[in-house]
Amino acid sequence: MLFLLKIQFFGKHLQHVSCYAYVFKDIFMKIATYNVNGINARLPVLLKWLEESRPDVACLQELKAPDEKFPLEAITDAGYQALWHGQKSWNGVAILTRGDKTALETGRGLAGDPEDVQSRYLEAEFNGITIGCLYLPNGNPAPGPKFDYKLSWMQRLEQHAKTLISARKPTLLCGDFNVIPTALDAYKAERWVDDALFRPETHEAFERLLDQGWTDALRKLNPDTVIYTYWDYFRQAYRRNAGLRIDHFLLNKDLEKRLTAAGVDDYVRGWEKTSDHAPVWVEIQG
DNA sequence: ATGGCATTTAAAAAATGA
Repeated sequence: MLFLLKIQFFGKHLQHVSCYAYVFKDIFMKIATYNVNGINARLPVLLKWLEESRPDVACLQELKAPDEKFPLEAITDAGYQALWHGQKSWNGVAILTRGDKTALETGRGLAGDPEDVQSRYLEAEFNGITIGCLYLPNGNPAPGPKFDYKLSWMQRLEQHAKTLISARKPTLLCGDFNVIPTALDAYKAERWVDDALFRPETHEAFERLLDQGWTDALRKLNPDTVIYTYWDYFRQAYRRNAGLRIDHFLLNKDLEKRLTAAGVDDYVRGWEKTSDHAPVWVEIQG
């Protein structure tokens, strides 16, 4: 961002001389995504992470709470505003934004299936960026009706993502995609070949989405690194670093150019009463 | 290859997750 800076000098005869200089001041926006696995069970962990990581935007998944049980007061006290789309017992997504500026909700749910009652998509515009927060269906066991639902949900996402691309605005999709993109993204990938997170149909759908013009932000900045965002609760998976990379940031070309950093707050996975996912974030310039 | 754990709902045990 460009600023005009006024500099004043005071000469020896007390007349002052002003000069002006244009300076570039970099403004960064930190956007995070975090599958909390129950927002009320996870509230202390969520608040501690917000305080330490201080994202400007936090997209949350798996609230596992109906709208009326969203802990708005605690979120507000932490300095965040919130949009949320809850559901009893399962699913549920939210977008938190820090400070006084209010995000504009631009979408709730995906078109294409009037029967679908699962709360898995919420979209908002904040600071000139369109942010889609999603919780893509797991799809196991595969094959089966749950896998069919996953694939049809991905098809509906693909349709919506296409309209987002054609809007030509700075846009990102983030959340728990329940997709392991490549063998590099799973501890012992050979165990996942028949799983809904890794099956060819899932990969094909994910590739079709990327081919629209989306960039996997973490992989773009770290082409060869093993990065995980999820470790299951069993067999000390986190301590053994036996994880998966399934939480993603997809950036359109406009935002890809402005991507300056990305990471996983994996230390949060080591906390008491924590989610099986860790928060993931990107930093966007300007 | 399997079972291991955690949450919600609701009142014991089932469903879900990845």
